[in-house]
Amino acid sequence: MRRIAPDRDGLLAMIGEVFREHGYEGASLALIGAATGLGKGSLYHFFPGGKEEMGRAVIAHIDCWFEENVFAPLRDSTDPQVGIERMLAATDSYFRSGRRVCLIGAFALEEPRDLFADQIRDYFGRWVTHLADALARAGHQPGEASELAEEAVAAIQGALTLARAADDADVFARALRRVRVRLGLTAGG
Amino acid sequence: MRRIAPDRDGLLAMIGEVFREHGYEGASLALIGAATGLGKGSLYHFFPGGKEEMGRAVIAHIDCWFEENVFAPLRDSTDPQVGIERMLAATDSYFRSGRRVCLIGAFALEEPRDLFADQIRDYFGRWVTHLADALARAGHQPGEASELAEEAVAAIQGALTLARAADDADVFARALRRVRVRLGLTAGG
DNA sequence: GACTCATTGTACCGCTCGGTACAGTGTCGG
DNA sequence: CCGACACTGTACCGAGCGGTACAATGAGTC
Repeated sequence: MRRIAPDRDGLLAMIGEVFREHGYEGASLALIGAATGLGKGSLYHFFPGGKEEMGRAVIAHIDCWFEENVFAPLRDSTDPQVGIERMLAATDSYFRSGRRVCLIGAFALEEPRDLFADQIRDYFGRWVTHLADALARAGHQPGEASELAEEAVAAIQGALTLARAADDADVFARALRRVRVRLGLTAGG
Repeated sequence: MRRIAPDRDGLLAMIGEVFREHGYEGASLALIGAATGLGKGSLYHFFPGGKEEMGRAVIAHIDCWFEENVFAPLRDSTDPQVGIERMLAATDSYFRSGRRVCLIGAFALEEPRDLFADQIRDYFGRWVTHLADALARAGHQPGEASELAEEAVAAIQGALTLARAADDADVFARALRRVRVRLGLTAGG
């Protein structure tokens, strides 16, 4: 039988979903094994450090995705407005328009926050910084750009919480629309 | 020996802190017992339904505090602006200016979300509704008031996540200041 | 065919979990 | 003085936890 989890990328994605759905504490090795089709033997072969290493790897995997699809456009687009728009589109698709939760945000609130504190701080810090840079290049004063960036990222995180609480993805869609306006992407409507 | 946990209110506050610090899954009965000074016998005497009943009671306890200190001012102040200002002050003090996390927000993201879905939806729903009403009374169009209310509550929740992630309470202070401006409380500066 | 070595399944470890049972214990009203 | 009863400590339960040990397995290589 060919293995079900073909590569490390797919494996990390599956484990990530388990963490997302059950939280760090709630994601037992039995659940992870069931989701990946791998036994403990295999799991500990790939992640000798056990659950903590899995958590660290999953965060790094997500971080990497954001680096490529969210931060890079912000940094590299010649037109900062285009970069910001691409960031918002990637964000919307990643969170499945609010039907998916931010794993790193959840980790920031719950138990494993001390375990992964550095990675979590880094992730959000880079998001805010890169957005602030893009806003500055778009013409905002540096201080104003920082505030606006922080406001936008917080709005996204808060909307994910509210959307999950209300079980209503529209909450997230409305929030993204407001962020878009606030960051100056749709001048008049 | 007089008991350490004098009344149900104080007891729920202690248990709430354990949930806040360790999450629902992570808050073991051993931790709860240590925090309250109560053995399992006593805990199951007060909460025959076990951990789930504790969770439910803690949420209700927090909900009650918000009802009195956050929602009531929004609803009952003759001047809606005063009500909104009082809500923000209560919010700031409750979350200890960002050093404390929103337990119900954390529950919304993690495992017990299905268990407590109704209570969680209710809590955030009432917060948004009452704020929207106050904003409408302050002169906003109904639709605009709803959007603004949702934006404000999401901004607060997101700021709590970011503040915890960055381990920097200033993130929350800045967010509250922006919300204050956005809701029209400080006209010019 | 024999060696290598990444990969896997299985049995097992000690521990902690949430929860139960129950025999006290202290403090009441009568 | 006595029963009633709210409260508490302790011992215990089966289950599941994260983690370890190890013996297969099987494909690739010489």
